[in-house]
Amino acid sequence: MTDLMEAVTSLAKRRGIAFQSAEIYGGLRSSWDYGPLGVELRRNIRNEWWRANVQLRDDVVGVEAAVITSPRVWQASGHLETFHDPLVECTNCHQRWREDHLEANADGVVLCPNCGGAEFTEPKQFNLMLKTFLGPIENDDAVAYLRPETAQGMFVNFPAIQTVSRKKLPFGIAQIGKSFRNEITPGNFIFRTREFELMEMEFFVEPGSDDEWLAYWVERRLQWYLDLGVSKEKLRLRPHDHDELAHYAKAATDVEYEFPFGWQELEGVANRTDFDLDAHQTASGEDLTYFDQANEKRFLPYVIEPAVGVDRAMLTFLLDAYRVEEAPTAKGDTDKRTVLGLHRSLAPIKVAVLPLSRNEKLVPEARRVHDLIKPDWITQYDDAGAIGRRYRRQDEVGTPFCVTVDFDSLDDRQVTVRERDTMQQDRVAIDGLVAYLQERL
RNA sequence: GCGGGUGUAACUCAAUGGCAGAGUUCCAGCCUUCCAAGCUGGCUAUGCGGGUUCGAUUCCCGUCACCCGCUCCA
Repeated sequence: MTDLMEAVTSLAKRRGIAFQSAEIYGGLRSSWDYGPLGVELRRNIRNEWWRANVQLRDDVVGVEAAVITSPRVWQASGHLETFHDPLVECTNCHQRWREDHLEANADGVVLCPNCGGAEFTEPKQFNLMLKTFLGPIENDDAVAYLRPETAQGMFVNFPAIQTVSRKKLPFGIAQIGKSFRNEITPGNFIFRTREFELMEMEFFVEPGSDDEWLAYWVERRLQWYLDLGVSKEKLRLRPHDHDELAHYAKAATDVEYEFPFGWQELEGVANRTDFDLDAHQTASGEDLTYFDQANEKRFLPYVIEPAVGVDRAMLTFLLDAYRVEEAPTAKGDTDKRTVLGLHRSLAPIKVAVLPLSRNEKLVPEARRVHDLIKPDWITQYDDAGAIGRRYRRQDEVGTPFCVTVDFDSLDDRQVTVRERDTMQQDRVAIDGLVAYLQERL
């Protein structure tokens, strides 16, 4: 079970997908750096999300708001007030509890649910926001916060974006960007980190149509994972109970994935109502209403928000794609083949070009073929070691196609294209190679 | 933050109070090799800091990181 986690983290380190940050100094907790292949994978994830949610839609536009946001925004949004967990520790058994989850008994005394002790430490407020100071002087006036979600940048810009984009309700604003939460317990590789990248959309709708739109986006977002090849049986939807809703939400449904460490939230789709717009309108004194020209009415829209972390999505795609299978060898027996069965649009390297052997005639020809396809995809040239080994190397990082230049290629101007999952080979004219790959990628 | 476990090469693991070893990987060379494990050669490690000791990777303390639980919600 956790073997899969180990296999994937080990692969990620070995092949340059993700490294522990500052490893030469012993690492920094919950901090990961993404290597050459990780960068490509992440960009592909972002691109697919943007493509599905912005590019292919007429009703969603993008924004990139600042990470360092005015403290007044967080005051108004409720994050300064509510976005923390008051924790107390039982002085007897040292178990920690959320103060607001402890219940008093009939005598009005709060007892430790673990050992029955009545002594607790003073509650510690763990505000989940990362604080910093702007300017040269570190005093209260200089405090600013790193955003714990990208959403507020879309709320406070709502009227401006609505006007300049000339969109009418319902429409959405999408954003991809880093967010920061001082999580008490980060962990599980890149599943929960203090710095993470969110892909969020605020979809503004007329009040009354919000339940429908919530259902719509839940379905769309689930479909996105299915379209990108995530196993259907490892995905499920889980509507939130009322007592577990975030301070801003009226309803929410999670898209959950069955990680090796259990079913966990992959994406949250929330009905944030007009909570945020209303809060900002009150706090700022600005008019944030939407004017419905057709019906000549003015109101604060409700908001449906699908939000997912790039990192969490990345972990999901990696875990779901990882497989070890039996593969035939040249000798006729079988061996283990590690494959990252990533969807083609997610694969970090799309095509690898391999000369059959490192030969003085084959190498330049293979270089020419590589130059031919390089402008269209992220590719890799490799001539080190046996051809079978190089195929395996590419399988392990999910490269969908390998193009092999052999001795016949020099005469017949054709190359062999080998597909990752089936390991089947096609003989393709070099002249038609780009078209052949385009059709399949 | 608390309790338990772990820390040796890029990866997976050995070993030892007295020179730190293997497999895989990686690199270079050879080979008209289409699906790992051919031949030759090569690089790389005891997380960090302190203590005990003639000598510590090994024992002790601290620290940092990772894993499991409490916690959490992208």
